[in-house]
Amino acid sequence: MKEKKTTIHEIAKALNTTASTVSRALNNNPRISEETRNKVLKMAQKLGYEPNTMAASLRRGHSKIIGIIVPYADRIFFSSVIRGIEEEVKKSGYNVIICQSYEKIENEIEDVNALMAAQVAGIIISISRETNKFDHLKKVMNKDKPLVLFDRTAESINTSSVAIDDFQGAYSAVNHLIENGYKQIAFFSGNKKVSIFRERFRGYQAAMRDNNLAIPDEYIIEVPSDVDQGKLVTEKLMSLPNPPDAICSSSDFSALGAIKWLKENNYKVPGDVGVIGFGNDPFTQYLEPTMTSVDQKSKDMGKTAAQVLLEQLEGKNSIARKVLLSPELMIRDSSQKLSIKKAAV
Amino acid sequence: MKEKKTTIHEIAKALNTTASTVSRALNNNPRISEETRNKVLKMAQKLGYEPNTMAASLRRGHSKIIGIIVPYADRIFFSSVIRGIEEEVKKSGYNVIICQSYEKIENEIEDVNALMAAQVAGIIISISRETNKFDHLKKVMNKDKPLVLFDRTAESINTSSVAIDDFQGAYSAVNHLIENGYKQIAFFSGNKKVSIFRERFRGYQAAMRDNNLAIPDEYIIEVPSDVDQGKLVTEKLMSLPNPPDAICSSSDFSALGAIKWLKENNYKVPGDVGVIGFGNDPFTQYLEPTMTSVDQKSKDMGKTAAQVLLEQLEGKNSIARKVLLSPELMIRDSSQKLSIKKAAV
DNA sequence: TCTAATTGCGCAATCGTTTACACTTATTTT
DNA sequence: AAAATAAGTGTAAACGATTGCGCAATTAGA
Repeated sequence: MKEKKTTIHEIAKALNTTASTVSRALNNNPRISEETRNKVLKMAQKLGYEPNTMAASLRRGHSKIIGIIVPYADRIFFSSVIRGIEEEVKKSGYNVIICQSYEKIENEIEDVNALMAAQVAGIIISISRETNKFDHLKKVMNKDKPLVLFDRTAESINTSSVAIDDFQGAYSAVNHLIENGYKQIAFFSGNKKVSIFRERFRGYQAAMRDNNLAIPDEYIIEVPSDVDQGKLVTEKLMSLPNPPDAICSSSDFSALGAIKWLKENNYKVPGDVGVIGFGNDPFTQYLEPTMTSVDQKSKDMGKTAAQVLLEQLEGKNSIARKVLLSPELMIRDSSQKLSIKKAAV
Repeated sequence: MKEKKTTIHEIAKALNTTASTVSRALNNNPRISEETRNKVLKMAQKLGYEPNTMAASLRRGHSKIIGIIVPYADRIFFSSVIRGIEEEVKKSGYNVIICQSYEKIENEIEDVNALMAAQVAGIIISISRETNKFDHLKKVMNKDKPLVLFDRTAESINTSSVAIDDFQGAYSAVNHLIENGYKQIAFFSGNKKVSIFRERFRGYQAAMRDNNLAIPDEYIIEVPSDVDQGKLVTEKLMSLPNPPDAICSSSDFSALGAIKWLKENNYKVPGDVGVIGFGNDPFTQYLEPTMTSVDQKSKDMGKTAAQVLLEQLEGKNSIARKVLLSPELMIRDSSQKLSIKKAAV
């Protein structure tokens, strides 16, 4: 049953010419006459020719495959970026190969090696939370393979990156809360060792400062992106002598925890307490109240990362580009106006 | 800056032997002495050798890459299956390459060709909604490449497949509603041309029949997996002279639409109307009420599909296996008991 | 002690393409 | 009309690893 594959040699033989001519015809080499090209194309069609990309890659020194490394492929943010990348690179005839680091640097290093061994044309990566050494990434650059970081970037390595302006995201979120009358705004931060969380925190600070609002130390909480953890810290926050009237979170999940705890304890959201999340996970729009959240432009991010990589691949540009995308505040219900009664106090 | 790559030839030269010995040592060929093997391993390490998988693949005739084709890579079900596959095949040294069909058969065909050209070792695919011809898949089989379908399978092609028992999923969902006192159960179906939706419908029918419950024709509605569409058809259903007291949906999204419409129109869910979704999307647990839904075991499905493929790859088994996984009914609030008042009527 | 089997390794072909180089013709240039 | 340029193909050497075949040296068999 197994069909034998046709190679360029058989096409050549059938046409009484040589493999090189066929190869050139197939690759649109300008030094081939239209006539020959057409004959080759027709014969290739007829013989059901399908190129062996392995052979081509071996010869060229790299494949038409882009490697992607993400912490988890099934998190909506990452899968959405992946989709964006795939859509973009496909236009140029590339495919994507996915690796997951599970937030472990060892896996990340292994993945990089595997991708290099597979002769990928370039790598797009969102580094793991743990990643604090960058030798594996430098190795990629030393081999002259384009490397693009996204979302979680690193200053200590001089390569292209695409991220959203996390500072601005948090800034506009906090600003929006303030416009709606909230003044005592607490902040749920992620792990501040990670740059995106530092940036969001800075955005929060700046917005508060620009509006002449105080930031009590107790209002800043580092909390994992998790519903139950969000509940827990909300309870602590609200039992403060001077509880906040709003929460700006670095994560949709901890924000959800906050909303849940608040509702269970008879706070009105919004009204008594305003809440904003970060990430714009799809579930935010199904909640009650629907949750205001900062959209991270995941698909755009993937698309842009792909474009930057392709640019580099095609040699148009070899200097590192740092692209910052603008996040979009998705205003929904959870952040609407502070209730009059409270506002009057 | 560009490092030169070390090949087995350089290792051979350094050890004053030949590439074939090095190759064999590296591949654990039994005909190499322990001593030689160790020397080779050490030297490979020292020279920073990294195998060129392209070359190996070219020679072997296939790569250590598994192709995956899904409609959309960023839908939680598919991304979760992908994650399962990746985790499993990685253990055997394989990588995965992702293609998206966007539910179009033309894309699917193109993807198959691209994967074949990339000499993937095998293909795992969930076919598009449109796919009604299978020549592209037969081509894969004719080239002796293992092929595994998942979730959306096809009877007309004799290859391995992994899916959940959709019949059982719907059956147990309906049964659970009946146990909770609901009797007038409507069914939201997907497109009945797709086998999984036919199966779910059959499960619903069987459960109703086994409990001697009537199925009015108006209770069966074909509705896309979409919140607004779910709202729309719910409105129609509830304005029937004899409206249902429960809805079993083939999709979480249309079920969500139902819940939304019902709440907006002052029906209690559960109580007045019970609702069950299908898919167990993460958002179901964040709703109010939390939504009962049938879990599709997506990660298991990926894992199993990978195992079936690997089995075939390693030649242990060349006959087609059809695996049916058991879905799990995730019982939450939306399907709890019919209220007494209504039940008394 | 002599043959037979086993072990360990080298030789060289091979996988299917790409591409630098050389070689014809045909076309311009001067 | 001779010389220079261009256009279109062919030759053959890569790319880096795998593997059937064969040869030598060692061990076992008898």
